Amino acid sequence: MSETSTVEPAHSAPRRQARGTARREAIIRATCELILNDGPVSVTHRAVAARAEVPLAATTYYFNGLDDLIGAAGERIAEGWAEHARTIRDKVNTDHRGDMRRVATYLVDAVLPPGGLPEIRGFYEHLVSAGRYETLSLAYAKGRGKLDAMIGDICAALNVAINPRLVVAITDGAVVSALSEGREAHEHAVTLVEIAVSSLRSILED
Amino acid sequence: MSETSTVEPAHSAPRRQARGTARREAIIRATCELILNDGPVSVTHRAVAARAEVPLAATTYYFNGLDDLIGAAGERIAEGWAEHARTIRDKVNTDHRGDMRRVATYLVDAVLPPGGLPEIRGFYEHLVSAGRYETLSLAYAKGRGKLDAMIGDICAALNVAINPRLVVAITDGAVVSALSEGREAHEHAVTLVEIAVSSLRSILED
DNA sequence: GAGAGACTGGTACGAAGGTACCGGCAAAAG
DNA sequence: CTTTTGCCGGTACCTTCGTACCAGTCTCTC
Repeated sequence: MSETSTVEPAHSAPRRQARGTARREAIIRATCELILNDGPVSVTHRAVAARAEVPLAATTYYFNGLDDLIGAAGERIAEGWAEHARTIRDKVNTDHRGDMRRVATYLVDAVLPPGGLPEIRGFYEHLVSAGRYETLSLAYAKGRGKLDAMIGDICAALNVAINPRLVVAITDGAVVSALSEGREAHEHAVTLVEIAVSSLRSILED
Repeated sequence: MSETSTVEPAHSAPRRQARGTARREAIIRATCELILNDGPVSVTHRAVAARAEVPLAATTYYFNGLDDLIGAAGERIAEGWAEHARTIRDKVNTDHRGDMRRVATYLVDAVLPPGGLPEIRGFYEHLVSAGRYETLSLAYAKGRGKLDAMIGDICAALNVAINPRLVVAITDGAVVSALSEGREAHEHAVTLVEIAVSSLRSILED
């Protein structure tokens, strides 16, 4: 009833949860993979079940419909954002401070999910579709807060004074352009971020 | 065979095209409306036919499947971009040159489709999905060229030296963020563009 | 003014998907 | 060991969709 997301066993004490938890986890993971590989449209009970190697009914047993499932996958994805950005932050070499192309690459790498075109396309399709799911937008708003903070850290390390939200916006926008025009997304994003960062840099250095 | 898009009558001389052309037009228009209102997922033969007030079979008679139909609608949408930006350009009041908020609003208005959240969301869903349709990305690449030129004009009129592609990227990115986090898209885009424009402005004025 | 060929539109079919159902079974409780 | 409790998983139902079909209609052309 008030249980927003999962169909937990009605009783509170764990009884035979080990396998159930693993399954739930496998289903979420499979959903994330599907979203990133083939886009949100490809998320169907059957496809998820097949990928997670669980019977069809398991998807309806653990989640209240597709929306619930997509919401759970979205939370998982959003949690990964800051984590991914952190690994980039920890890799930042401050010797690169002067190399604007390198700086832009750090920033874009922190924002974009790892992987090739299919992952990026699926990711953005999902991102945009979040506007249709209340649960998703809440999860993403939370994830974005942490991501922005991490981007801020990277900017500070690289001695670049630019609004983190602006960095993310430029990257996102570049990807949207690239996807809609069939360009290479990562490359295009780096180019635009470099333009922006270089312009701002010249202010700061004066 | 080599006919890429339409199922034109096989002969070249027009015979009884009047109504047929009108129907074809109505179908494309209905498809555009559906995309903008409910997203690309909602584009089905039946939905299009109902909206265009033509029988179901008309959609398959005039178009070779859904991809063809979506491609045609995409071209129509892309054509509208530059046209819309031109109307904004013609409205630009150069007295506003100093007001960065106003400048940002001009630019965002030129990039964003008119209409509220549903239109913007549908538009961006469609934009991102273009990566999956060859026809679409070609049409959009062409449309973007004209749009960028128009944005360049507006920047010149407003005395702002910023890369048009950067303006579009920031706007697009802001919309993606807004959609994924449930924020107000237009407002958010204006804010970010204003930040960018203000920063660059200070360079130029020195 | 007939014939041919383009258009019309109602209908049907196979595929795919969301969801519900229900007999079976394994683990926990006694 | 037995019972109970809740998970498991195969299957079926209903809807929606893409697409094809085809008899009928209308308008050019000759």
